[in-house]
This record gives sequence, structure tokens and C-alpha cells, in this order.
Amino acid sequence: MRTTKKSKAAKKGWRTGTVQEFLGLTDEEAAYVELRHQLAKALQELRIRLKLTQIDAAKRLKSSQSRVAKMEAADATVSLDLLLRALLALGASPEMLARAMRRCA
Amino acid sequence: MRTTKKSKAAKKGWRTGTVQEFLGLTDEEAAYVELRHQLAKALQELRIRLKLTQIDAAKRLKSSQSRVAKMEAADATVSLDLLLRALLALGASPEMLARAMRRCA
DNA sequence: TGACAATATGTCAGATTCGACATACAAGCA
DNA sequence: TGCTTGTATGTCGAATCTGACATATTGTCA
Repeated sequence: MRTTKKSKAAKKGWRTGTVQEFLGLTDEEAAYVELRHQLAKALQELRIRLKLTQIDAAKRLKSSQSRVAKMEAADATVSLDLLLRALLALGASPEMLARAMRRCA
Repeated sequence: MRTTKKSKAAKKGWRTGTVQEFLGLTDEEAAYVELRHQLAKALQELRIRLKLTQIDAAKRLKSSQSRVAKMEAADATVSLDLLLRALLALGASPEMLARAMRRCA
């Protein structure tokens, strides 16, 4: 893990097998990627629910708009650490985080 | 956050107020710290349940014994990222992670 | 007690991630 | 069409995190 093996693939259409198989990810890697995506989505939903622009959010997070965009895109240069801190900074409850994790299952 | 503000305090006994107040943490910071501790504990419990030594675990995680020790101690030099990847590598289910998060509430 | 296994702590060079900036893209409106 | 607002992408120096190693501490058994 921690590779650049990102799914820059999967952009075009295809027909059989899972993304995991296609990229040759182990189970943990797949879970890790899925987790990131769920948290990224949760972050975006939370921000929008709060009616904040990415710039507004960046201020609250003491970060920059570009980094917020990358967070929501689950960019490879964004750590789970940052994603979770961002969620907490926007007021996400542990319940909310737990729900996001559940969605990975 | 991401400070060295670690609780090197709280070693000696005292009487009133929460650790949060004492260290002057904001709510997010407190939640972040709590989250780390819950995941660290979950990691240790999982390792022990699997009857692995820290060295065994380190092998599976492609890391070192010292880092595993730090993970379980929720050391400041260990990221949430690493904690979560370690949990996943030992086979923790999203359910298990969700439960750990819940415990923070 | 000593010897051994497991765990904890300190340090460091190399790798990763950070915020910031520039800039590109997209949608809406004059 | 141009202008504005919001979002996406690429890059970079600085800050943080990582695995590895040395060493210390703790626990257990003879």
C-alpha cells in the first residue's frame, strides 16, 4: 500500500470483475481505499450540508482550498489522518464516522 | 492540532476537571486524541487475540517491533493512518473499526 | 539471583504529506 | 461573448511520519 497504484484506471467502461481484481489489490489495500473514499464522501456531504464552500471549509481547517478539493477527491496525497481531522473539525460526530466505516463492509 | 502538546502531563495525580480542560484542548483535538487511543487499544486487543507478539505483528505489517509498540501506545509519532492500516492488515473488519469509533462518543 | 522473551523508549535518514500558490476547468449570469 | 464564483489539478519547500536500529525496561521462569 501507500503506492501510486491509484485507480486512474477504471475511468473507461469495462465489463467483468471487480476493481480490486483488476488492480490486483490485496484485501487490506481494497479496504483501505474503500475507507478513504467513504470518508471523502462523508466530508463532502458534511461540508455541503453546512453550506460551506471549499474555501470556507479550508479556513475552518486552517488549510487551503486545493487541499480540501483533494480531500474530497480522496487524492493519493491525502492521508486518512487528514480526512479524519477534517471531519472532526467540521463537527462530525463519532457516530457519523462509525456510519461511514460501516458503509465499507 | 498535530502539536507536541501530548499528555506527558497527567502522569501525576490530581483532583478536578477533565484532561481536556487541563490541557486546553478544543473539542476536535480531544476527539482526535480519543480516537487515536481507541484505535490503539483495538489494535492491541486484536494482536493479543491473534496470539501474536509485537514482532510477529511487525512482520505482517512490514514494520518494526518498536513501531508496533508506539502504535499501541498511541505515540505522537504515529498517525491515524498507520493505526488504521495496521488494523486492516491484521484483519480488522469495518465493523470492528466502527465499534472503536463509537466508543469515542 | 541470572537468563531469556516481550515490550518500551530514543534517535535518525529517508520517505511521505502538508499548506500554499498558480493555474485550469466548469457553471451561471450579464 | 466576457465576468464571476466554485472546484480541480500540478508543483514545491517545509514539516511530519516511517522503518530500522540501539538500548532500556519489565516480566517470568529456572
